[in-house]
Amino acid sequence: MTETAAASAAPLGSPEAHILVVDDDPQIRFLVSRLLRANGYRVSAAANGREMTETLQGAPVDLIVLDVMLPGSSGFELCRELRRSSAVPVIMLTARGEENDRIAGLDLGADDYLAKPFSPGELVARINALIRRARRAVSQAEAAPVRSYAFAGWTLDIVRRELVDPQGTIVDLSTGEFDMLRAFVEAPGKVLTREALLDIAKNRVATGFDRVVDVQISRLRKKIEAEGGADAMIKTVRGTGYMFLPQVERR
Amino acid sequence: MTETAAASAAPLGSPEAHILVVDDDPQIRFLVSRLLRANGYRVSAAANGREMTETLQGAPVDLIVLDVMLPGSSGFELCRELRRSSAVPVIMLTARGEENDRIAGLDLGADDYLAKPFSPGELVARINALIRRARRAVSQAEAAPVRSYAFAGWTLDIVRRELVDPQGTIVDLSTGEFDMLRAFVEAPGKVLTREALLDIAKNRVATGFDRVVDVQISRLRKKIEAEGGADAMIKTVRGTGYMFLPQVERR
DNA sequence: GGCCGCTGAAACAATTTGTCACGAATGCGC
DNA sequence: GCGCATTCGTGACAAATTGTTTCAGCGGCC
Repeated sequence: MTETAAASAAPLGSPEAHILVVDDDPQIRFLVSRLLRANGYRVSAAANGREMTETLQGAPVDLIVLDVMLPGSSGFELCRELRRSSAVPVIMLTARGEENDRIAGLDLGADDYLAKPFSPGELVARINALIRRARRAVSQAEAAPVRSYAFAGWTLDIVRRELVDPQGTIVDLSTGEFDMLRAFVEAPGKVLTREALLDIAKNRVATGFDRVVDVQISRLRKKIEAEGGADAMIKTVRGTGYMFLPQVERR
Repeated sequence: MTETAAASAAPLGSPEAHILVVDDDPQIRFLVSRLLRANGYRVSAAANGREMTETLQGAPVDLIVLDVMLPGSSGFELCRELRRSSAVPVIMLTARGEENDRIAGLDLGADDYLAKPFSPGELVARINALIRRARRAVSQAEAAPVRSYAFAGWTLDIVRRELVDPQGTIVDLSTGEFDMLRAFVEAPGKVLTREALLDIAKNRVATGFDRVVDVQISRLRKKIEAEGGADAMIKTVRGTGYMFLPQVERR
């Protein structure tokens, strides 16, 4: 997977992931594909299980959008089969009517689901979140469990969930502040979108105009920049999000 | 490891774990050992690295309490060596004075640390928590990732962090309520002490007279028992804690 | 029956989180 | 450089959540 910048096209920072849309309804297939392409994804489409399998054999796929209602083997079936051989993230589109579907989706190994009709924004948001998670999982699998992070004289102690300043004093952080800082030290020098921060820190998908992140950042800054004086640890990247500047040592 | 009930002797529900105390100071060794025995643990003691290694070869050990200040190779050294060959949970006792120790302990793979002088209660609480975590880790390693739990018609959806009642309606749970319920469904039919619940749900060690758990349980009950009518899902075990009664299906 | 410790839950307090609004900063087009 | 349009930062407020205290009720025990 290439690490190209893909600036404008991929507003949410998931460059060139390949998504497979599986739906028998040509119209939905078309709409969803277009939506995802507009958001910087590479998209393939399949109308049924057979086509899906073919595509999977042809090219690596980063995520599958799967409709539960398919002729022949249902989406449920496909999902279960898939899971036997692969760990690709799957997001299911469930029919509105029966609430049962919502639950059933998860049973078979889907990673998330969305009830029709869904807002385009939400589909994109959830896809972004899943892809981020998948990438995070990969990078974590390699690494040994990290117990603390050190940066600019500070230490973030993951075990105790405590932040210690350069003088050795414990600085109280709320749960939210801790989680956000943790997201930062785990990805220093990378620009994190508000969406990503919300997803990583709160395990939550952004709901439109969420300014929560800004406020939380503001509070966090107040705590870590007041103390040390060495400010500008968290840099604002206009139009995108935030970035953690200090060099971080994992331990 | 046998699963005996071990009622009275192990008030905190960690039957017969074997703990190794490593400290060169005979008095501390004695005091700590006595403390732990009084709390239902089987205890061995060692005065230095050599004795530690010998004990480890002789019998399986569930947790090590390690003083940083040891003659010869320091506690830090020992801890690092240990980690090469073993995953035993280690809790370090760090000297009061230099705050730096607190941090340093984690660097070398300790799972928790405690600054001297410490309260007996806190040492016991942290040991209990670590042992619980270790056991949990083992049982989880075997199982496939669970995405939802079903019980008495209800579903707890781990992915979305949602609770769905038998009618398919989503019941709003606060973070704390969700975490607590999750702790329950992950250990149905087992008595969970308040301490354990706090540890599992909040990742936090009990601080003396914590009635938070009771209150949280009370609120949780209100939500899940009001709706369904089928009450008594959470049984109070007088003098110990709480137990989740329904049969739970993992998916 | 009376006593004592434990639990349930209401009431209250503290903390945390989220929303809004407005001024400041930034980038852009001209 | 200037003005305009966005995007941010943050104080102030509101809502939600969490934690503490208190007290009544219950159960077991003598």
